[in-house]
Amino acid sequence: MTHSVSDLGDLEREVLHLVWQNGPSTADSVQKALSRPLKESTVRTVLKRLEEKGHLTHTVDNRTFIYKAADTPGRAAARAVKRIVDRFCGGSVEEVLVGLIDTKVLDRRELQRLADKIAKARNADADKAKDKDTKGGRKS
Amino acid sequence: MTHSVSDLGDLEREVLHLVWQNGPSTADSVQKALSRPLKESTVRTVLKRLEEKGHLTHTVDNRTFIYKAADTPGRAAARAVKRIVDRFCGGSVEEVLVGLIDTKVLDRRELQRLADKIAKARNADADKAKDKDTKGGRKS
DNA sequence: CGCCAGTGCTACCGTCCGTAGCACTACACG
DNA sequence: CGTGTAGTGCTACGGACGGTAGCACTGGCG
Repeated sequence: MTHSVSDLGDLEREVLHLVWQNGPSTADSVQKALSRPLKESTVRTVLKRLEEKGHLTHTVDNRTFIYKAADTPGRAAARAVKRIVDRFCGGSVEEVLVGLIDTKVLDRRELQRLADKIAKARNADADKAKDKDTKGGRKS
Repeated sequence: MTHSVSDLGDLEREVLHLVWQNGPSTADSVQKALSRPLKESTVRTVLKRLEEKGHLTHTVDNRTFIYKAADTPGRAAARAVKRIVDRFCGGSVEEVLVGLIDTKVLDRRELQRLADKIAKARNADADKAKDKDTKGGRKS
């Protein structure tokens, strides 16, 4: 089963962040980037667990594992958010939205910005659809 | 530390849901409402743990514990969502929003509805402020 | 005074995470 | 061809947490 980022341990989260920030990483590079010194075997264990949980994938380059994020932070977070919404609000995004306002996480200013963002996103989305339609495929 | 609903176990979540749905509950009433038969001591342990985690509070009525939810589902979920946003998107709600669109959790129709909702919420919020200003206090 | 409801406290076991050691192997080098 | 080295696979252990529950204690009621 593919876990959600929201139930990762602290170290797992840090490692995942590093891969997100630094791009494709080896156990070695991750180890060096960590905030505290840990044995390489520890790092490799964590990387493997992250892969088991579906957050990383690896390819082998000349006998060395290269780990890449399976998803962008935004998408990963979105899945986690969806799980929460499903589990605690019966899938009602609105309820959470109200909660966000209620708990002062989002004030009216933020809301305005979000609304704008949403409008923009809708347009972008529409554009993208049209784009694809028009150009067929991109990349060279 | 006050935990987030997103790291509750399955049973804990079910119990919390029951309290949300049925209002103030006793260990006994929760036990009867559970999907599977569990000893009352089990139920009480879970209720106590939920209180320790800040999701429930209790009052004593004639020697009997009455548990109440410390928060609405929406607010609880909102806190959980906030934690995710903080931890995985550096607090950028937009990034999650994009993720939600990206992962098809929200399509354009939903977005439109949300945008409307937001507009309404903003108005309501403004109204409320004005209301309070005007009427001072409510309830009789 | 003894029974019953309801509580407090403790415990056991499985799983997850942080942490790591050790054995194994393919290739590079002499 | 033998050996060192980088990198992997496999196993483990201890602490925290969640599911599950037993048992001892206490305040009323009959």
